[in-house]
Formats: sequence, C-alpha cells, structure tokens
Amino acid sequence: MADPEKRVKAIIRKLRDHGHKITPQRLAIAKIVAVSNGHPSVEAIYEQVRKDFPTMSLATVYRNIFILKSLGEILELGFPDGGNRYDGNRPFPHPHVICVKCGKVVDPVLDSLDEMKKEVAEETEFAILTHRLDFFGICRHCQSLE
Amino acid sequence: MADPEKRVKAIIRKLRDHGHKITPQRLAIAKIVAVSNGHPSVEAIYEQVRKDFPTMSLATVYRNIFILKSLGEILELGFPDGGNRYDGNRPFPHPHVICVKCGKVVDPVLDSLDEMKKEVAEETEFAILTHRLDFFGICRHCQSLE
DNA sequence: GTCTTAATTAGTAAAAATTATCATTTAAAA
DNA sequence: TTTTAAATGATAATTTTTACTAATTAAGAC
Repeated sequence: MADPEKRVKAIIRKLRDHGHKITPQRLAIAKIVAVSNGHPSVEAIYEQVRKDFPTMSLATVYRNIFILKSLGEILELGFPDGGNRYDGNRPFPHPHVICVKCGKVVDPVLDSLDEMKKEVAEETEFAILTHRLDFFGICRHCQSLE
Repeated sequence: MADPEKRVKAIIRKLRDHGHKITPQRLAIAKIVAVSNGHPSVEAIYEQVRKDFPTMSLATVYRNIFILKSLGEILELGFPDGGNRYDGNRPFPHPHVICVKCGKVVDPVLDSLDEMKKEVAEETEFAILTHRLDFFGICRHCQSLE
C-alpha cells in the first residue's frame, strides 16, 4: 500500500495546482480516501468525516469525490447493485477481489493484465484508455462460516 | 453470437421450469434480450417493447429483468455512472470493450482469463464465483472523428 | 371449451442514490 | 485587512430502481 501521508500530499498538490481551495472539510475527506481502508462508500466516508465535522453535508462529500475523480486522484469501484466505493490510495485501475458475503475487497497481484490490454487493442482497434477487472467470490473467513 | 432463436427457446424453457408464466410481454422482453443488439439498457428495452405493447409498464421490464438475472439467463453490465445494460445472448461473464464516446460495446476473444482466475483464487484463497472485465476506450470510428 | 386460481400486469407511489440550487461562509491572494 | 471567487450546508430536484395494489390473464383441471 502506498504511504497514505504521501498520498494526502499528492492529492493536496493536485488540488492546489487546479485552483481548488484547501478547506478543512476537503482535507478531512482527502485524508480518508488516501488511506481508503476497506474501500469506503460515500456513506462510509460521510460517517467518518462527521466525527470531526458534525455539520458536514453529504453534498460536500459528493462534490469532493467528483473533483478527486476528475483529477484522477481517486478510483471509483462501481457495483451494479449497491452504491459505489472508492480508492484514493491506488487511484489507477487495478484488479479487485470482492467478497459477496461481507463486502471485503482485496487487491491481488496480476502482471499479465498489461499483455491482455495490448491484445485487446490489436484485436478490436480500440484506443484503450482504462479498464476494470473485478473478481467476485467468497473470502476465506466467510467460507469457514458456512 | 449465439443463435437468438435458440436463446429465446432456452430462456422460455428456463422460465417454465421455474413455474413462470409465459405472457406476451415477457416473451417480447425475452426476444429483445436474446438478441441484445448493442447491449440495451432498461430504457432501451422499454422503448423497443412499447412499439408492440404501447401499454407496457416500465415496472414490468424491471421485474422481468430481475427474474432473468436470477435465473442466470441475462448478464448485467454495470456502469458506475449511467444505468445498467444487459446481455441475454451471452449470459455468462465475458470481457467487454466499451467506447466512451458512442457507448458501443464489443466482445473480444480472450482465452487467458481462465488461467488468471485460477491464479487469483490461489493467491487470495477466495472461492471465485464470477468476474467482470471491461476495457474502456475509443472505437475506430470515433477515433476518425477527432 | 369453460372454470378456477395464482401469477402477472399497469399504474403509481415510495425509496435510494446522486446532482442541482442558493444563500451564507471562508480560503487565499492583493 | 480587504476583496473575491470558490466552497459549504441545507434542501429541493432528479434519476434509477423497487414496492404496492387492484385488475387482468396464462395455464392447468375439469
């Protein structure tokens, strides 16, 4: 995992470079997504920030997530049913392994993906910009409960 | 692409086997998703069915998609922003290449995926149930327009 | 073919997730 | 300090999906 402190600094620099103000609320959100423990949802981020900012508005969370997405500093993991979740620690596309029982998300190492991307580009004549690779299954812990 | 007529028959058989009635509306929806031209959204399916069933309710489309999903006869492609789209012609997980300009969806051939799945299962100790692999890029036609 | 019944439908209300609006506040540069 | 454009909080509006209910209908029994 990338050093969360470095990630916070990188995010702040990017925000400044694009003329965004560094408000306390924004900073708090940046700190949470820089760690991205458990790949939090908007609601989870909201709850966590509210501990320090009880008056925080949900709209502010959405607003900042939108900006961080636009700047490429946060990765959105879309779930067909259920809300999106976010990773600001590794904001580049990477594979996920998701437990359908408890929702845990693990990041596996998969080197062969780049090769695959090239193959697809050649075969389809698309200019590939990004990708999404998620495996859904049952984690070791949830398997033991069955 | 699998023969759409065979797909319709397979879907109907599955529906019957599970005690579902074959209504004209349901049949019309099955026919559309069996072809899945362009990987239609709920709205697209709704519009298309309404040509033959002007009184068709949107709820009916959602209800039948839900049933077909449960029976494994339709695959849901989730898009983080924007609605879901569906493939009832190839209802098993398979890679997609999606044009971010025009929304076109292409199904590339990628054999190496099974091997990847095994690797991930070993590395993470998850029991992998399914997966999702989508590439996003710009198709040949949209590239030529730039 | 007719009858019976449980499933399905249409229409609409409700819920959930996200985005827009706007008056007020505030970060940051002069 | 002062100024100003951007950000916030609160809430309304929008979008997507699900829930509800009375009326309709497919499919099996007779």
